[in-house]
Amino acid sequence: MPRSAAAAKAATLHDVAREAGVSLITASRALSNPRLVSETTIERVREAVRQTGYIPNLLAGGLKSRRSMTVAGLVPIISVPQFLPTVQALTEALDAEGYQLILGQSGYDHAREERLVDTIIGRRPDGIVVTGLLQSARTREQLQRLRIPVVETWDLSERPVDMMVGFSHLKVGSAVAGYFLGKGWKRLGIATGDDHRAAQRRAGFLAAAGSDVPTVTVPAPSNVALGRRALSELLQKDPQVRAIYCSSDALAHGVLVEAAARGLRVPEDLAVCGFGGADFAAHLHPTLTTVQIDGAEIGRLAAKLILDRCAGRTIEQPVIDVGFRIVERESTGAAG
Amino acid sequence: MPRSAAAAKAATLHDVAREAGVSLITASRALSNPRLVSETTIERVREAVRQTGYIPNLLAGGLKSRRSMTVAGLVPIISVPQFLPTVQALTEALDAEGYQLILGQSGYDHAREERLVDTIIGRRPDGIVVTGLLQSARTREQLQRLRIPVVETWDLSERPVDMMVGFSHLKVGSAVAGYFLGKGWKRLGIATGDDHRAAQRRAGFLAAAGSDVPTVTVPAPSNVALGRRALSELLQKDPQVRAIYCSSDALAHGVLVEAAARGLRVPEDLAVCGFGGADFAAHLHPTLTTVQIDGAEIGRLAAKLILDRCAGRTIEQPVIDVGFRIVERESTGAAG
DNA sequence: CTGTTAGCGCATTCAC
DNA sequence: GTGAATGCGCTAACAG
Repeated sequence: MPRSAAAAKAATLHDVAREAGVSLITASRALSNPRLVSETTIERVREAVRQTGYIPNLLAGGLKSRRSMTVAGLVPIISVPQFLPTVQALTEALDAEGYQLILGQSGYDHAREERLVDTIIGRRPDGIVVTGLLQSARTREQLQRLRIPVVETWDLSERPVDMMVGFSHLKVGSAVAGYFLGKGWKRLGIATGDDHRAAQRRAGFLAAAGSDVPTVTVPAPSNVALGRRALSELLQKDPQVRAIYCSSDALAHGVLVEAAARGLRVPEDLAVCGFGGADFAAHLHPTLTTVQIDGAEIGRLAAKLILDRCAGRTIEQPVIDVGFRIVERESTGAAG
Repeated sequence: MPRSAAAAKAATLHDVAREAGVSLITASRALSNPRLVSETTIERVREAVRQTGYIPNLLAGGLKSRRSMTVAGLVPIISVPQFLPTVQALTEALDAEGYQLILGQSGYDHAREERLVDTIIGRRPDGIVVTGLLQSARTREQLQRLRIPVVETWDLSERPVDMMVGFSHLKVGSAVAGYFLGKGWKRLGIATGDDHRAAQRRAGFLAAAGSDVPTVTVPAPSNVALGRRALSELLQKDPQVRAIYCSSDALAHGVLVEAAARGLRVPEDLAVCGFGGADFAAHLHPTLTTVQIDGAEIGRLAAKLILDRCAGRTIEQPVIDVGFRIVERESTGAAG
């Protein structure tokens, strides 16, 4: 029966206990609750662990204790660098407490999200961190019913499933529009991705700027090439466009490249603002004004919320606004 | 006893079986092996699943069947975009077969890698994909003893733990050096990260170029700012340096920025080559020559190897060289 | 086609 | 301090 090449028989706690000449439960306690066991016994068990090469089966332990020591992380698309600092900080904060991240790619479609969350729940994670809001109503109810701690991130909403760490995309949009208007620029334009949050930022922008702002929408994930094309199309819609807000720094990079190719001077002829606070923004030519988000802080706070819940601590503030900051650089007229 | 706010009692297969009026095992088979069960029974069970909101506990199933339906992915640092296409392709290929990726950050240090692999093994993954080679000898032995399928990626070596999908960093280095020399450039320089693979590329470069090549080493993860500093330091070591190989596209970007700031013309005064094939490389000014790696293909192949092993299929080719390609652009003199 | 029995490896009761 | 029994939720093996 070729049951695949799966794991060879690994040492179990049973083997350790026999090797150490103690009972199963004593071996268990020696490893996970040593305060209850005498020094000498602990040492005997530790030696037996070394002898046998024992590695605890966390799946089995979790079955009984109902704690899998895993947290699921859901991102729309893995290959978008925007969320990396969040995922990184999350991983590190969880790791420090012995938790492991299970990564899932939810895509931008509700059906896929539902299926993914189903298999994720099947692994009984002790918490779930989502970048963005959970879309599916069925999923939202399910998670609430099962009382799995959930943190939605990179957004704020009136109706969190559970907890939330993010910022208002509406406010980002209106802040950038206000910033442009404050500079005296009238003819504004938008180059934006087609996801929910980018749409929110656009809505905020429109609300503050008046609704006659030409917009070019590109499919997610955005990149430099799409940014170039977006500027071309914007210039067709309004050849006099003066200041452009882009929904990502990669798009903004593309707009700068295309502007240079067309001999447009930035910021004299055209002002550009990105979003995300990518590290390269400070080194483009001209340097790129952008909306800075502390993605790592979002990850750290999300981890803390989940871990607090797991430890039964009370959560003072289940919805946290981390805010944002417009970093002014040459592309909108800051001195070089 | 406030056992945290952990999962509320979820429906079990037991509940489903009772609701459907069949035995436990019949319910189990109806869901996971429906060919063995009659149509009507299947429908009754499906209805019961809907009624109860049952979601299978994969942990429990895995305990008995010895298949966790998870694969662990280890990256040195999550926030480096270089491996994203690999992680993405891996996730998608695994997801298509019902497997989930568990993500771990191994860092650049052996002790950390050992600890991480220990807790990873504790979750009994059906396979492990590592970016880079496994460093710790203890870990290597452990994985071989347990017969866990392992794919090392983004490298090739004489002594794989198990399977391997990558390319030769030595050959990359010598290929770039050969390319520079073929252009007639004599005074070469290197700006490189301090990880193992970058060191291999440098070794290959030196072997092909002669060992008198000035080198600046920067700490990983590299970025644009480090690239700027690297060029400054290289120019101190050799003011006449003519062609620079960088161990990442971000570093190369920084070198281009610093060159522009110093009034050095690229490629007339200085040629630059990056590594990785980042999407922005085609849009820098000048466009950046780089060594292109098909990271997504690496992920797909790694997934296929693991899945083949899990299914008990024989592996024709356990070590795969995906090669690389120098993409020539303006920064080394290609026509704009 | 369906059911009974027996664990997977561990932690949580209870006893001593 | 230590130990024996029991079961977490599910599936493999063997019966019917």
